[in-house]
Amino acid sequence: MNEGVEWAVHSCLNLAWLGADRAVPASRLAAFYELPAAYLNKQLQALVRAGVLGSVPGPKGGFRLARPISEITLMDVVAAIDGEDEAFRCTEIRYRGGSGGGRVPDNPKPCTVATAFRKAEMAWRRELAAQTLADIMITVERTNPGAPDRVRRWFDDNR
Amino acid sequence: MNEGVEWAVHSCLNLAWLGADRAVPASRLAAFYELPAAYLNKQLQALVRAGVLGSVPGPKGGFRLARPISEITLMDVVAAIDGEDEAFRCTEIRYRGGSGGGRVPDNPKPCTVATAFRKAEMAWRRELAAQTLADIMITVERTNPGAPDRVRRWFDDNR
DNA sequence: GTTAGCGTACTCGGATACCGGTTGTCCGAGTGGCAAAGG
DNA sequence: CCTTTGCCACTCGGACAACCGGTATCCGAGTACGCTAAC
Repeated sequence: MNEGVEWAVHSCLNLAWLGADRAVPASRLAAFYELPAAYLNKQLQALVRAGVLGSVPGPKGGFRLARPISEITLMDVVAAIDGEDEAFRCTEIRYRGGSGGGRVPDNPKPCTVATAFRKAEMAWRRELAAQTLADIMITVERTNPGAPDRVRRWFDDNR
Repeated sequence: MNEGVEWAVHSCLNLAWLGADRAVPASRLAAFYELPAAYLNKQLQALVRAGVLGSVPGPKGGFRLARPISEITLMDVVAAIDGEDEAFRCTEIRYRGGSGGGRVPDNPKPCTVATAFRKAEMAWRRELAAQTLADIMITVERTNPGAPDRVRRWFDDNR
């Protein structure tokens, strides 16, 4: 999986703690974790294209959440950055070579192997779609109560 | 996911239909699907290292199933070829930069983000581990009854 | 006719190149804010 | 003092390079079979 997914999730959480109306430039979000700013910017652009974030150009600009944090799932973030296509892609080798004689039958049945992998991947997607960033926020605030304030203070000091 | 996983699963099914005691060289398995023989050989080697297949050197040699097909899961094949490590790897960026001051606390709590992704990945692995190659074989034999005989005939003719 | 020895052909196994994609960087278009000048 | 105007600094956005892992290939070690030749 793309490494940018991790950065994106953490950055979205920070944006949530800083308030949904406040635009934060990519350079600040990157500095908070010592990440390459230009590359994080690239990932955030993908989130904008997916409708997860909104962007404001110019001075005092930056990125902000495009919708409530409770309506953003991990699946949304993964799909935006890592792409929509599934991990196992069936190339239909069963119709190549000696097996099918290189000819696809008239009413092709779905590939059983692909179906088996699809079932597993659907379970993965379902779990990702079931967890919102709000869920993660709540868990963090319970296990590490000081974190949100520390984030706010850092971004206020380095405004 | 590695493309060799697809090749490996189909090849294991063919080995099962040809009989567990018959060793088939990689070149024959590859020719059946018009795959690059040397590269498929590499994947089969990984299955041997994982204990899924056994190999016989020399003439009349080749690969064979190392254990009953009902005891080989999709998870085994994926782990052998694609590796054991999980897709989302947490790099602990929460301890870098402004957040934790670059210092890891004494009793570090598990990263909530990583836990969330791990939960989804565990669901994926569970589904893969729940499906054996025997299950897939049975489904294929029901939806495409002629396939096993066609496989046996082709491999017998091109022995 | 039998048997020991040798050569050959075939297999796996690992070491070695090649290439597409993720990772990383850079510069241009656009915009808001500030300062200075004029009324 | 207030308004207008021009400049500047800062932002996103997409185009451009670099590195790495998957993809693909090749050659060497080892073994079983078959042929030959000697007994």
